[in-house]
Amino acid sequence: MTDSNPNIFKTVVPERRGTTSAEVVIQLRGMIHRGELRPGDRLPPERDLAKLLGVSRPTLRAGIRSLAAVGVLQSRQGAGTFVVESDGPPSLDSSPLSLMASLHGCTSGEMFEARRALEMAVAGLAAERAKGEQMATMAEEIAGMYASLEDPEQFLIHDVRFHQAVAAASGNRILTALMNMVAKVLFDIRIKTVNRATDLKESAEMHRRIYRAIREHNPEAAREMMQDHLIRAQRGWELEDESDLPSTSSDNDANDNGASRTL
Amino acid sequence: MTDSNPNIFKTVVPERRGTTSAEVVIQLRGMIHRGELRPGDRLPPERDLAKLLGVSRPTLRAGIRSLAAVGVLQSRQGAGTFVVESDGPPSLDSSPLSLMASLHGCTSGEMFEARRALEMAVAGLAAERAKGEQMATMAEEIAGMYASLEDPEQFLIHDVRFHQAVAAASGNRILTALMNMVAKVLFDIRIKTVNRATDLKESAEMHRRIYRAIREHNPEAAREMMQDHLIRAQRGWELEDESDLPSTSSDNDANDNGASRTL
DNA sequence: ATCACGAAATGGTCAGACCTTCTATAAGAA
DNA sequence: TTCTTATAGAAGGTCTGACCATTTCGTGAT
Repeated sequence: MTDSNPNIFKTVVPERRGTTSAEVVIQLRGMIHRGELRPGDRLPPERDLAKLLGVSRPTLRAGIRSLAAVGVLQSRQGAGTFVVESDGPPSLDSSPLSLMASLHGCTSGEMFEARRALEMAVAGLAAERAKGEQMATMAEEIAGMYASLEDPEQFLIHDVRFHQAVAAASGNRILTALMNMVAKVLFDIRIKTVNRATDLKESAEMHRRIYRAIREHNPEAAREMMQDHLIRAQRGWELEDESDLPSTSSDNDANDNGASRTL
Repeated sequence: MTDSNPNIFKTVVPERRGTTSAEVVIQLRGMIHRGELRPGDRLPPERDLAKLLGVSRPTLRAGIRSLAAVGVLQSRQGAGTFVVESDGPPSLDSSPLSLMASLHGCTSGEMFEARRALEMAVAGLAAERAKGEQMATMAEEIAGMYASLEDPEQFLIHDVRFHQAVAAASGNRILTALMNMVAKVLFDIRIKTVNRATDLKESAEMHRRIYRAIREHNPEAAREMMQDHLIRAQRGWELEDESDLPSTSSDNDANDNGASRTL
């Protein structure tokens, strides 16, 4: 029985700062921050919880939905509502970032640059702190890359896992989550293009150079290798589709990046 | 009349991949990505939009609420539902990050480190790209700091605005948004503690050093100055409350940061 | 012409019902 | 006895309809 103790929820709506559903969100969020709701916990059924909190079921559902939208709760029809289980690295939903980029007309160049900044920071930290087991994981993924030089799809899997291994070795879950969020947005764009096989062998060797820098606990080198790798990856991606841009856009003067495709 | 053309919404639910409300989210999100919904636009009334999309009003409301939770839409009772207007820098809601940190037991040290990485990256870019007007804004905020050495509250305002000015000068709105998100989480924690006046004069001078490095287009120096500044700020914050930690926690071995207070 | 009032518009909440999906328990077969 | 299958309950998803709270804007009085 993983259900939380129902008496925790006795805190009915005391005052109304804003709307009632906003109050529900505040209540639930507070329970999580206070540790009364832990990952994997199942919330009481909506009908019961609504009574406990003193609100109607639609209002409670509105609050639950708000927290589900940001990836904190997860409702499964017929099963219940759960606090999201965190197996693996912590993660943030990428859709808010993606939507924000669309609303502001951000360019893919800015997104690439953000990823570069995060990955460089993470690589530097990993070079300072990586433990033996984490080193081994990275090395294994690189071996997997070399073994998949003829299979771009498989290569990509090892590529992604290597970067996650580096992030894990950094020991900073906040940066890891941010990095994955940005990477996910770029991945969702990239997946639309045909996966034209770029030079996988060169890519594998760049990854190996990153690994060696981390292995030798050389943060500066790790950052530099990571930067080289990502700049080259970006360039390769930009060359893949030069058929969409009708003319050179010139409304944004703050970026000297190559790609100015609006997201 | 800022209402969007209603015929855009004629795209009723064609197929059901998941739940109906999820389909609504997909529809609305697609309109934003495609630029059919622009910042500041008002959506049709819920009752009308529900008919247009072929769903009931509660279902539509569920979808709207999901997008409102991630800061894309905003509903005002009596007025309508609007696509969030983006005056000023693009921003992301910080509560998902805050909740994620709580769920995973992340430490404030990790959060500080993430901020440091982002601010350093931003400072480096600002040093490469800052234009004259942006330089002027930074300089003004520094002047404001020196003018508020006796008024910690006012000083803090200029402090925050200086960092935002640097971010704006970086020309990367993605990094700016991420930086602000992390900074907001830290600010919400810090606001709970008494704002014991640390050495404001020294702080102002560190900001001035950051500014000078940016002014001279010296990215390395800008990064280094920013790092110094933030490390010192973190240290000062940690010294402010040493009365809460009962004993030295030792369950997380991946961080050699000072503060290991769980968020 | 200006200001105050009120009606219409619009999102927020509630109630109750029904459907869809999942889970767990119990019955039946190997 | 053990494994498989069927069934009933539980839980979230959706719908209809109504009413409340707030905002907006037009109309009327001053």
